[in-house]
Amino acid sequence: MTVSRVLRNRGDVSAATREKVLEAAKTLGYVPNKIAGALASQRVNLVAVIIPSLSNMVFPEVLSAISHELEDTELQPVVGVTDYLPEKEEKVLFEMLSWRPSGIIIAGLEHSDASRAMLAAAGIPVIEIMDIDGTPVDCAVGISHRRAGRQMAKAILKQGFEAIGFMGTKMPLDHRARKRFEGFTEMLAKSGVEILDQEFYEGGSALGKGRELTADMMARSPDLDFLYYSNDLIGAGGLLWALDEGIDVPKRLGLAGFNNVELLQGLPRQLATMDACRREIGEKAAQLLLARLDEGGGTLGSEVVELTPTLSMGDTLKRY
Amino acid sequence: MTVSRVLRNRGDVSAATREKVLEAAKTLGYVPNKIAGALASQRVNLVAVIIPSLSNMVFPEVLSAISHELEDTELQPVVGVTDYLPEKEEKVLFEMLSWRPSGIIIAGLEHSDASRAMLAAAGIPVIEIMDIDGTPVDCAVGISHRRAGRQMAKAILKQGFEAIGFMGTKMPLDHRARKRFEGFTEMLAKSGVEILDQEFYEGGSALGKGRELTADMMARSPDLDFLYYSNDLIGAGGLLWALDEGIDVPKRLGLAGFNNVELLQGLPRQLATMDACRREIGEKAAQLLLARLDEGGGTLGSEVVELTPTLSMGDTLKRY
DNA sequence: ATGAAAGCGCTAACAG
DNA sequence: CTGTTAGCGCTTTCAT
Repeated sequence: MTVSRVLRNRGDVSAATREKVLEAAKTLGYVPNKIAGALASQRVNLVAVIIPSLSNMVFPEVLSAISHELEDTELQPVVGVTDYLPEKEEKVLFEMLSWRPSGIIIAGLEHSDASRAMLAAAGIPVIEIMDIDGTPVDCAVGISHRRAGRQMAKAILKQGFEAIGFMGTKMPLDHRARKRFEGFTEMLAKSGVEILDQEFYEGGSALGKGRELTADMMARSPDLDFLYYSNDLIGAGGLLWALDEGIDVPKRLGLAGFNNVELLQGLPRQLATMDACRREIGEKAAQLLLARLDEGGGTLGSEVVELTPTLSMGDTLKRY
Repeated sequence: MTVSRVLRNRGDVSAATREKVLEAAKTLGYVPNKIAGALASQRVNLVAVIIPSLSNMVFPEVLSAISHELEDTELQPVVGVTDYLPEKEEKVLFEMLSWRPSGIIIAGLEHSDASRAMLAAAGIPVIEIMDIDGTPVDCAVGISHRRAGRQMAKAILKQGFEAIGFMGTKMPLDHRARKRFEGFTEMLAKSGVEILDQEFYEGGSALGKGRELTADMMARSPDLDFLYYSNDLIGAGGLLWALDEGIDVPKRLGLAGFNNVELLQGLPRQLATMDACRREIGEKAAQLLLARLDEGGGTLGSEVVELTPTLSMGDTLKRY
């Protein structure tokens, strides 16, 4: 009835009745029931955002960017966390889809067959984020981690390092880290350089972890002159270890991480790193989604947006 | 019809038809519509979790704990972020309530009148978390930040420090930091000690910020022999600054933060700190909510759960 | 063990 | 400008 119109500022309503309704609503403490509304109107204005983890910092960051971008839109993000587990991703995706969201933003390009099928069948815009090395279901916005790995390898070689070690999370869990590693080794191989030592760990990343891993590896392979870490936190741990040991960084030992975690700016030395464009990814993903929704499901030209990460040399990479 | 029964394993259904339905659902890629389901059954199985920020680390952590605790329940958490803004809290709360969640977990005890009214009128369990210094709408689980501040003050005085400075986020935004500060100064006052210098900053906290603030304050008030920080990150920045300057920590200058951020374990020295029981808070809040829901809105005895933070002396507080 | 019918609280088309 | 009438896709209750 009229009430509905007032509450949504739709259709023509006289100022008098409008006032009356608004007041009544206020005094009654009326909160509309979106469930009923959504069912009736077939519009839910929810965006499912599916990410692997909340403790990685990277993801809250893109999430913030998405929220911010959606701020003065009808759309509202709803997050689901997969813990890097494909089965859980499937579950979360199913749950989310059963709320009939207007769109999906999901991290990564690798999903189980079932997940891909769901995404494809949902009939809504799907934006896969963070990574573009692969075939998206619909749209993708992210960086090429393979290229990022290559770029870092090139920079390291250019500085004359040649006994290179790698440390990172266990690969099967984190495709983007894996791709960086692959790009990295590939580029080294082109110059005839092989990784001298490598270590894959499980569990959270923190300074302490980086310390341990680095100490172990350097004890094992004392000839290493460069260490490439799959993330800044363990890299920073390695850096602190090296400084404690009185190792000349980067003359004797160079270091680099990944992500450009701004939280770490303030360490005695600035770790060389590469930013993953997390804010831009969130913004661009949200914009793309909005654009897709606007065009009313018309000409769905699958779009891939590649962002370009920038390399920060910091104080741990430049030898000359 | 029967299909509904099969999909929810309710009522008696013959194995034959059950199979048939299940298979049909699978081949059709059928995803149930929860909106319709929720509307019909008047049950939504969503828990609204309202927190100030995702970039503070603390909140993703309690969120994880909540999610984990709710894992094998029907309930699913849905998060809303307020950016520490009361108006935004109101908005988010309203939005959330319009989805008719089964319960609410919300950070803090201070809310606008409108927000409190909504919470009270919602007719669902409300768990206010993080803080217990105040009057909860319904239940609360958290620590006493005032007591935490006092406890830290006591520990500092016991070590013979007497020229004490404080650094923290601008107060009006963060009630828990304010309460810690109040408890801190209160306890110092009891021993006739006054804060010598203090500084309230705005914006994110990171190592770099802590460095700057500390350098500034020590330049301004060189007599200080202890610095209490409202969080570990700026505290760690201060610590790094002090080490760079060759200051004897904690003989000449003691330091302490708050939160026990495990990410920092691995710094050259361990910062004295106090944990905020974030994991326990999340777990306990979820359990309390479940209990409340079980008892079917029966005897609603408002419950307050106070957790006890533990003080870690680290390497920056113990002088003797 | 299965089908039929009546809503859940709203929105969207129509009438007036 | 305002009221009326159908549903939205499920769950629930009541018959069969």
